[in-house]
Amino acid sequence: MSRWNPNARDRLEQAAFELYSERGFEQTTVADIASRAGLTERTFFRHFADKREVLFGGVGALQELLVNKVAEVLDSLSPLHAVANALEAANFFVPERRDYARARWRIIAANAELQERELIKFAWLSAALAEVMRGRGVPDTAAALSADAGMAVFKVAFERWVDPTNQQDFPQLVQGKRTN
Amino acid sequence: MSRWNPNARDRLEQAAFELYSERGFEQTTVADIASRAGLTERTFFRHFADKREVLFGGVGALQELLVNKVAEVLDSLSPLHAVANALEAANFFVPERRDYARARWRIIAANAELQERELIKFAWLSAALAEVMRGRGVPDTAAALSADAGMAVFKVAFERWVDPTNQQDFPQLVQGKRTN
DNA sequence: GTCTATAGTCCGATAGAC
DNA sequence: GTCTATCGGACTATAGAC
Repeated sequence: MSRWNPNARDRLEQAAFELYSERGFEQTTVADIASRAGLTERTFFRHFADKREVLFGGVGALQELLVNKVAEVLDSLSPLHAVANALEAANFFVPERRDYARARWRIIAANAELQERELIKFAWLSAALAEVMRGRGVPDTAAALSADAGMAVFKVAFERWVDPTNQQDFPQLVQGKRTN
Repeated sequence: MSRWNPNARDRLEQAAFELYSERGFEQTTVADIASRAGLTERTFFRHFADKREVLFGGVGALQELLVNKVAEVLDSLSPLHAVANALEAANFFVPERRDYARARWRIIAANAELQERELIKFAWLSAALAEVMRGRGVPDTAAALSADAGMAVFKVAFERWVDPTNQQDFPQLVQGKRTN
């Protein structure tokens, strides 16, 4: 029996997600989040650098997946195809996560500050992809442009994937397949 | 003779730019800026939505230039070439602005919050380019991807253009020409 | 032009785990 | 004893409200 309930970080994450969904990001204070998680403001900031960061824990995992996958297939594919292949193979945007992804998407779409954070996370992800390609001999410009092009495709595919009317899975959307 | 010195906005902009250059963005308070411009904090926030925005006035002008140019050449060129052509023809990144652009670049490169703002400005610019292309019959996906690809090329070209060792002009860099 | 809420930082205290 | 996670309170700056 410990003094604190376990998983403070997870509780904060969930409380924040719920509150951002219920009343929006701006209408939620850090004190609200901490209070719902049974903690204090101070503890929130020990776990997350700021009020936005609590929504972006998953991007790091996605980045790791994509970087590894690109490294794996780069020898046999062109830079651009390696990135496309990584997006198709990453098994991150699976049906079970679609509801969560959509809810998160709505929170972010409703707030410019959150969009800014999303954009810089993807800029870092792009930089990480370019970096791994450069490390394997792809010239600077080709690496940067392939990574950015991959991110552009990703954005289009992701928006379609979370669309309520969508019936296709994420890899199909990356390939640009159409049902109609 | 008016009651206030004129050009409050310009003076704030210049004071902010100087202070951000001298001691960095974080180390500068809005009070510092207002004081150097001979104004009050309140006046700063009447002219700029936040402390970052004072650095991004020029992006709107660039956006207008590019959107008009794309609209102009879209009938005779593919979406991707129309964007590339607009970047080359825009006459925005001229030699006279290089020192200013470089100083501004350094300020932004030193601070993550400013990078976030820069990224969202370019995301909006990309959206505006996609929008004008869609309005002229380019399909959604092609419009979005061409605009994003154009922005990716822009970023590479711009970084090279502000590089102290660079000797090429901006249109050449967009075309990917090399001197060595 | 003043007044206030909130974000985010800093320092120190405390209570348990080991 | 050390280490780690939490809490409390004071503090500054941004930004918005009145």
